[in-house]
Amino acid sequence: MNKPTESELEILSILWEMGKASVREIHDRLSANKSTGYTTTLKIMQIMYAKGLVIRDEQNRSHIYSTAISQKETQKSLLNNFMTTAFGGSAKKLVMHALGQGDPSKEELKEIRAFLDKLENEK
Amino acid sequence: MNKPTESELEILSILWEMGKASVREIHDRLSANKSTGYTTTLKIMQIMYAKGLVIRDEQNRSHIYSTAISQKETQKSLLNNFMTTAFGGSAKKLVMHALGQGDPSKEELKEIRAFLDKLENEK
DNA sequence: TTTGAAATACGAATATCATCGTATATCTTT
DNA sequence: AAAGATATACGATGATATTCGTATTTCAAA
Repeated sequence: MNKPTESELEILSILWEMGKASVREIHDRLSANKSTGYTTTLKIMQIMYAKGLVIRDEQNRSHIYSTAISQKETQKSLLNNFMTTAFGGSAKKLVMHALGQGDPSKEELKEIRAFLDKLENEK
Repeated sequence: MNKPTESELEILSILWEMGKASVREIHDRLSANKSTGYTTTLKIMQIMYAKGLVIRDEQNRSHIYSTAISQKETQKSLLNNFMTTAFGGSAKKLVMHALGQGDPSKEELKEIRAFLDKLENEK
């Protein structure tokens, strides 16, 4: 899979959440957190379009973008790469670090435990 | 913290494992997996030295390198960044993806469960 | 219809990384 | 001592990412 850059991933995340959006909408969301010019956002989205990371509806003057790749598949691919390069491929190490840091709620811990049970049964 | 690049991380990983090593040794390890020139490895390590990611002993002609940053702290920082950009900061999501993909052994699942217990008790 | 706002397209500057060739120094072997 | 092997230093190149300015088009309001 084509690995998105960090800037691209920021935009993809917003698109996954919103479903579809114009450059203006994306830019407004982005610039809430970081200072960046409108044409910068536009340019990145044009590049993403050229790469096939997003599709767009050109019916109206303001183009409407949506993602061309699934969030799940992308996260899977990114995670695989990350787990390999940063944690030598050890899921256990990564998971324990993440749990120790990410401060999950009791609810979430319960869900994770349920997931563990399921995994263990399959072994 | 200064975020290492992927190439730098590869070298850091080897150094964390070996403790200390010459450029030649690192290069031999690296080139087992991927095709790269000796001076490329050298150059990256020189840049890492300039950045303060590694230290080196220049006593002998062949310099001996070791890491200047802890594996734990680095992984923590990388993970934080990754969790934020790729999983919107959700430890739960990341953990469940990782468990689903990383194919942990029964032993490892047990350890994770023990860690979960500990976390839950602290809540 | 004219003017101004808002959108896209596109080129260019800048930064970062990775890669490698070459120059130079140092050690070893003959 | 000479020749060859092995190190480091360093500049240059190419690839990729990011950023932004400007030109052009399109729509809407005066």
